[in-house]
Amino acid sequence: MTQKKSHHHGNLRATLVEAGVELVREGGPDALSIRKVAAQAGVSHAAPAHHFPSLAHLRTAVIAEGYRRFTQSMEDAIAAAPDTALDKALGACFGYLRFARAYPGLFTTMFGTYAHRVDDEDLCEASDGSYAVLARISAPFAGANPVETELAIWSMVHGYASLAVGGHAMMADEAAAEHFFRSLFAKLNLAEKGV
Amino acid sequence: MTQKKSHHHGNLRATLVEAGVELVREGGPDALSIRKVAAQAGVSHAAPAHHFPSLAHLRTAVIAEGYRRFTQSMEDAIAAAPDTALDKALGACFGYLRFARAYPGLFTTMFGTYAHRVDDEDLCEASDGSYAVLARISAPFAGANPVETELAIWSMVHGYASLAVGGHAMMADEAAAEHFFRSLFAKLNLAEKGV
DNA sequence: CGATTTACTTGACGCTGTCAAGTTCGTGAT
DNA sequence: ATCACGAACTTGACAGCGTCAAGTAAATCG
Repeated sequence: MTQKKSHHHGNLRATLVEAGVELVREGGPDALSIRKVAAQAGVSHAAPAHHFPSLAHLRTAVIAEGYRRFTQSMEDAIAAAPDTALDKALGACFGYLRFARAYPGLFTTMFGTYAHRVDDEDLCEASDGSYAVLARISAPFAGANPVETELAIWSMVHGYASLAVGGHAMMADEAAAEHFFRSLFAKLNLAEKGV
Repeated sequence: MTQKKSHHHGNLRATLVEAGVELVREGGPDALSIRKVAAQAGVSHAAPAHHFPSLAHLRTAVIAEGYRRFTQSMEDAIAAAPDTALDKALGACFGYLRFARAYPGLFTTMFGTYAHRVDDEDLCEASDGSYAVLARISAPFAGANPVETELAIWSMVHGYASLAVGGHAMMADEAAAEHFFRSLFAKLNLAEKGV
C-alpha cells in the first residue's frame, strides 16, 4: 500500500482536489488557491507542491473532477427521462444545465480560459467521457455528418447554459429552459432518423 | 474644460482602460492588473485608485469598452453583407465570431464570471447596444415571441464562439463556421416571415 | 541497521490589491 | 492677489498569493 496512505497525511492529493472543488464552488474560479486548499487540508502552504507543481496543475485536477460530475449529472437526467430518443436528448440538456446552475464556478472554470494543462491525461479522459454522452444522445438524430448534429446540440445547450450562468435574468427559470429546448429541438427538425 | 485634462496626467482614465484592453488581449483575463495598467500609463501604482477604486471597477470599464468593439465588429460585418435579412443575420454571427477570435481574452473577460460591477451604468449601456444589434437582425424572423428567436440565435452563436475560443479544434476553421451557421439557419426554419 | 527516497515544513522572494498619509497642483472665493 | 480647498497623484506599508530553496521526519530498501 504505497499508493494510498502516505506517511504523514493519508491521501492528500484527493483531499486537496476535493477542497479545490469546494473553493471554486463557493467563491468562483478565482477563489482557487494553493495556500487555501493546503489550509483546508491542514497541511503547510507548500505541501501541495509535490502533488501539484503549479496552480495550473491543481486547477487541471479540479476541472477533471468537474467533468466527472458533469458527466454524472447528464447521465442521471438521461436515466430519469422517458425512454424515447428525444426525451433522452432533452434529458441530457437538462442535466447539462442543472450542473451549470449547481456549480456555476466549476462550470466557468471548466469552460473558461483559466490556465490549466490541456493535454493532461486524466483531464482528457474525463472530458472525453462527457463528449461521449453528447455523441450518444445525438446519434439517433444524425444525418450524413454526425458531428454537425453534435455541434448543433452542443452549441445550443452550451450557449444557453453559459448565458444562464452569466446571470442573464431571462434564462433563470427552469421551466423556461425546458420550453426553450423543446421548441428548439422541434424547430431543428431533429426528428428521429435512425433507430 | 474641467472634465478632460486633469492637471498631472491628461486623460488618465481612458489611458488606463486602453492599457487594460491591451493587457487582456495579450495575456487573457488574469493579466489585468491595477499595477500593470498604472505602469503602462507611466503613473504610480496607486494612481488608478481614484478612477477605479477596485480591480472590479477597472475590469468593468474594460468590459464596457469590449462591448463597444463587439458591437462595432457585428455592425461592420452586417454592413459588408448582402442586403437580405438572412445575410445580415449571418453577417452579425460572423462579426460575433470574428470578435471572439480577434480578442479571445477580452471575449472571455466579458462573458466569463470575473468579478465586475454588473449594474454599472456605462457597462449596461454598452451591453444594451450589443443586444440591440442582435434584436435588430432577429426581428425579420421573429414569430409570436421575438425573444425566443433572439435567444435561439444568441445561444447558437455564443455557444459556438465560446467553444471556438476554448480552443476546440473542430471550430477553428472560418469556412466551417460559415457552413455551420448557414445550414443551422436553414434548419431553424428561420425563413423571413415579416418585412 | 544505515542509506536513500518520499512527504512534508519552514522560510524567503517578488508580485498582487488595497489602505493610509502626504504632496502637488488647479480652481474658486474673498 | 492670495488663501483655502479639493482633486489628482505619490510614497509607503500590509497581507495574501505562487513559487523556489533548504531543512526535517518518516517509510522503504539493500
